[in-house]
Amino acid sequence: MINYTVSEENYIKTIHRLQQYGTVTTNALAAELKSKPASITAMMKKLKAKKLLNYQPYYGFRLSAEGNKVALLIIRRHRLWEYFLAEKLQFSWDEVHEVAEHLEHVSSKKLIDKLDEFLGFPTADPHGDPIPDAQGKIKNIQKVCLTDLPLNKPATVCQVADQSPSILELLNHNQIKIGTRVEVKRKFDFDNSLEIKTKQTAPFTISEQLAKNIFLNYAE
Amino acid sequence: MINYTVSEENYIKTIHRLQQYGTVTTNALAAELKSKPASITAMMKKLKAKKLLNYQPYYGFRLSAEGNKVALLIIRRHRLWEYFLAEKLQFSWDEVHEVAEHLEHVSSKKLIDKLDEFLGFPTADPHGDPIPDAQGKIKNIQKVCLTDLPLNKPATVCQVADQSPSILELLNHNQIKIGTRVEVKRKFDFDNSLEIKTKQTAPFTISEQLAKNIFLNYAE
DNA sequence: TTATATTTTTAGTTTTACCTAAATTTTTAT
DNA sequence: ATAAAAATTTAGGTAAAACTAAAAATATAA
Repeated sequence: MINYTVSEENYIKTIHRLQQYGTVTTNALAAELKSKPASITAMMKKLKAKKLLNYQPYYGFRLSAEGNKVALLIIRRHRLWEYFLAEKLQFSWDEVHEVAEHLEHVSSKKLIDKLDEFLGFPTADPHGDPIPDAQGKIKNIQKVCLTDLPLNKPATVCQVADQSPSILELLNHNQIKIGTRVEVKRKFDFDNSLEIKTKQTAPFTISEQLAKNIFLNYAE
Repeated sequence: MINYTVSEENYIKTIHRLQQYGTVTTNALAAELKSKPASITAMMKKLKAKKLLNYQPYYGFRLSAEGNKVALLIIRRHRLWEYFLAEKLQFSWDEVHEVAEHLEHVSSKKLIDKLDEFLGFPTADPHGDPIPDAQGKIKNIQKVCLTDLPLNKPATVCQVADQSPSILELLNHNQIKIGTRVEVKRKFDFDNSLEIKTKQTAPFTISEQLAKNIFLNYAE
């Protein structure tokens, strides 16, 4: 893969994120990148010339197939570094992003693939977002109930069905909230209770009734 | 500390290296940075304005006290990343430099101090060069005989006193050469033989006679 | 010591990535 | 349908960091 400037990479990454909600407009990109519309137009011409972007003046833009490939490799670098910072250097989840913003632009393929191996090929970053593999492929993210989560496969809490004060009290007591990474360590047939573990806690047991109300994003 | 551009950091680092042999000249710096003399003069004006450099037009340059402090922190980042690449990601010693050249410009202090801790506060990089601490202090490097090296303190082979074919045969057999990192694991009083270990080998024993001929750079 | 060679600096360009202000195109609202 | 508003692009400018070519200062050698 060709190398791109830090600036180009930041544009590609941001377009990739915004285009999930439709075509991206000049103003939207300018706001997101804290830049000015005129600067956006200039860069769009450059990215179009490099075949990374489909774009007609006065209409929105979308990344080309090649542009998407580049975006996914940048996202891969970003999320692997986030995982490294949280898992190995004990950064808290809200500190990892800013540092990863800089590390992601170091573009040695060998570095990233070795880092991936060193980290044990993680499938999601500390925020629960999926990490693309070396080919830029992202595993399917599916929403599963905690009762259906395979053993020893970490997943991220994304929804709680029942919102009553009593369940929230219990979740709070167990330090479980939206975004928490959870792993099921054991299943007990007697009452279908589950032994689970989060990063902050030692393993503990929860009832089937509670587990039925917790849904998670799980990277297949 | 203020942040500097990648270009400024590369100049500072290179001046720091060259000034060990006296004042640095425009041509020497241009050759080292694969740049042109006119470009050097322009950057020297900038670094002087930022109080990092002492410099009179038409005479050589030296870093100011502040400039040296900055240089040592850049070197610290570079060497910690080299250590990380070799030790954790299994890069060979000749591959680490190029990647570290890029990683060294990510200037989060917290990142570097946490990395240092994660690596166990190493005192030398894979080439045996000393790693400055968080204050920019470098431990004294002293040349010691392998017989005098403290237990479990890695050091780098820098000299072999006897150069006869027979000793070289033995060193070759044990995969020891200039630049090899060696650690003494045990000392046996009976015959003063030493159990040592290198990165490539399991622990093995060598005679006092051989040890007496091996000298190492040891970071106190 | 004076002429020549070397080194260094100045002057003027280029490229990248940003900016402001003005012009143009598209959208929206009466 | 057309005027006003909003969005986008063009035109022209700035700063950083490189370059070439020419001028100036220093070093060296006859």
